[in-house]
Amino acid sequence: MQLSEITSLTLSDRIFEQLQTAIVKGEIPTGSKISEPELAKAYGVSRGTLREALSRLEERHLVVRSPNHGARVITLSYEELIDIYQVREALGGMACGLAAERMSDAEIADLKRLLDDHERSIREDEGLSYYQQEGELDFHYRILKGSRNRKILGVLEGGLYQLMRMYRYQFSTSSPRPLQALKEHRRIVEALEERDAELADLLMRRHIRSARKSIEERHRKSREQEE
Amino acid sequence: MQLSEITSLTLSDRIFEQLQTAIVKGEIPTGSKISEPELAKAYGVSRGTLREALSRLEERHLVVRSPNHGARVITLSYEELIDIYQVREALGGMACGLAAERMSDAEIADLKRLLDDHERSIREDEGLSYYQQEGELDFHYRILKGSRNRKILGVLEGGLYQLMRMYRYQFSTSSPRPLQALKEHRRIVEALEERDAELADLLMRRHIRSARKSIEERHRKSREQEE
DNA sequence: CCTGCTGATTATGTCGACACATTTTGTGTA
DNA sequence: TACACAAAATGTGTCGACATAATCAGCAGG
Repeated sequence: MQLSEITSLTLSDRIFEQLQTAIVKGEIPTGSKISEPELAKAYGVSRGTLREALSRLEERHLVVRSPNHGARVITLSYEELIDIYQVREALGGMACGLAAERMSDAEIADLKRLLDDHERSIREDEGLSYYQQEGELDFHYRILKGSRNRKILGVLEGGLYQLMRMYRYQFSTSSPRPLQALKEHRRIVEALEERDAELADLLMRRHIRSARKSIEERHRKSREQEE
Repeated sequence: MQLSEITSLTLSDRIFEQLQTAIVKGEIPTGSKISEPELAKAYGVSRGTLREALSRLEERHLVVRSPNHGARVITLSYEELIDIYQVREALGGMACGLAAERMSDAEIADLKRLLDDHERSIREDEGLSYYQQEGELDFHYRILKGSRNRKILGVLEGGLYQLMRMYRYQFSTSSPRPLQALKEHRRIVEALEERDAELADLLMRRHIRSARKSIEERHRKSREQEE
């Protein structure tokens, strides 16, 4: 009958979420070995419950498990981050093109207001606040929802976005170009308003690509400094 | 020291795989409720082991679980299939563009030979064989690997491809245009040989898009017949 | 005949325990 | 001192059992 939208989460669900945020925030360090008895005691649950959560974490590629050797938190690599940005470029572009055809006028207007908030936040905090970073994700998230394609959102939410957050926490690899990004966001919204799917696709791809390029640039420089 | 590449799978892993293929092949029908004690007895494992597998299946969106109500196999919908093809279009195109820059000459030559096999298979079996369908997947799979982007492959393997296989088994919605598809494959390989990333991207997107269009066409017709 | 309550049955969520594999510790020998 | 081997300790894989929530059957009342 599905009356209650109050989804009473199961204990294993909560452990899964707690572990996920703990890993993403780096509270459980990358590459560290996970001891099941230890973690189970720390979270006050049985090993069975914990193992169920670990299985899901493994499926999300946040932990790696090898039989009889136990589980480890994944280790991040620069190459993987670039890979993720390429996936975002492809899917974000596709979603944005669809959104241009499918978003309601009200949703687009909301998006515009969101950008106004961002602009204010950037001016006040000089664009360094954590809020601004999550705001960037919020912008993309709304467009993904606007695409009306559940799979795109599902793919990005099912692992990829958590990984990006993880990189941000660990390497503070946030976009160092908030004003430029804002300008690009505004152009994207313009394309949405004009219902220009092709342009929206192109602008979104370019937007994500330049974010990636800026990361590549930074990485190149830090490599040079090392030598 | 990780000597053995002989990954001795854990029992839960095998149950997971068995269940996955059983669901994909329709041996466990879509939408059916899953009784944990029943399934556990059928596969000869304990409920804990089975639940671990179910958790992973849930993470792959092959089963849906609601707390205290149990698990159900997902139900397929036409809209979802279209969504999946859009994801494939975006990611397949991106992968193909990358593959044009990154595949080795040997890999491309192999790909060409694969197409020769396909052509022979089509002529012999009149393009209706099951092998041919899996061959189509093989073609795409190789290009995904050729992109050297693990994430793209991971996203498609982690749920989407199983879903597509599922649709094929259930609705036998295979491409009814094998010769046309082969021609498109050949053009894609040509673009790879010429290391033309832009063209390879474009051709792959168009290839997947026309596969989607042909499904949409068929769906439209069958809807008309119903009325 | 249908609706609503109550008890019985089944299923799910969670836990503790055992068997086996792995890692670590400790000891003796070259 | 370094190495090899054995034994203890720890950890993982798997199972069975209990408590609670959901489902079903049967019965009373409208």
